[in-house]
Amino acid sequence: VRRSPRLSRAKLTRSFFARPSAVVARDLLGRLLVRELSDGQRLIARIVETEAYQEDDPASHSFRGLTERTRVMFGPPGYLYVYFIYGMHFCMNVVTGRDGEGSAVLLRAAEPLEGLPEMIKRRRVESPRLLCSGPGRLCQAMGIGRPQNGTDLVGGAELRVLAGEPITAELVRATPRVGVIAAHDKPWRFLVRGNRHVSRGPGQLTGSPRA
DNA sequence: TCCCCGATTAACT
DNA sequence: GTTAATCGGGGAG
Repeated sequence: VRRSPRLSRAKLTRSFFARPSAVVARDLLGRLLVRELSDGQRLIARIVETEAYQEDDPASHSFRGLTERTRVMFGPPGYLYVYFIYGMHFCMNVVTGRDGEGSAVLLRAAEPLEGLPEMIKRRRVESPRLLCSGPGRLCQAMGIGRPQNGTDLVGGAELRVLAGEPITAELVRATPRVGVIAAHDKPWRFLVRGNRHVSRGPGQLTGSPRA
């Protein structure tokens, strides 16, 4: 990242992810997701929206216990759990907590910083605000799919998370999670207040990619 | 085996 | 605000 010198390029450690999912979700805001494509290109996006999921949580894939699909989610922290949804989209999660515990953080939106042309090509949309503003969009823009399920974000090469710049408390907003039907869902969706790259909210474009 | 529906997105009226 | 697209996970039978 050539831009702001305040953005730390230090890599997050295993212990960063070995904490409760809600803590990690909040702390991931402002961090940098780095994707090294097989052709040598590098894509970077700043995380601006996350959601926490844990084992005793009916909305979590891990709620019904370990299955073939959720195996990674029950494994050690710092690995990527990718799942396929609605027959056409992928969503990526960072595994959290202790090994054997089924908790993770869904990465819902990010602000594109580097590799925009490649993201535009993959998304077939030009507006920067439509590149990574949603879990499915983020995966498509960053080239995340089944092959990336189970990859190591701490010691791996194709995906890393850098320290970037943490978000101060005043700029963090917590809301109920998106798509969780429970009437009183816990405020486990975290976003950067006022950021225009979140998946929903004031000013966020929805619908037509031609916008 | 069958069947329902989802941690979504884009294109409608 | 509403809905089609599209498919696999996992509970029910």
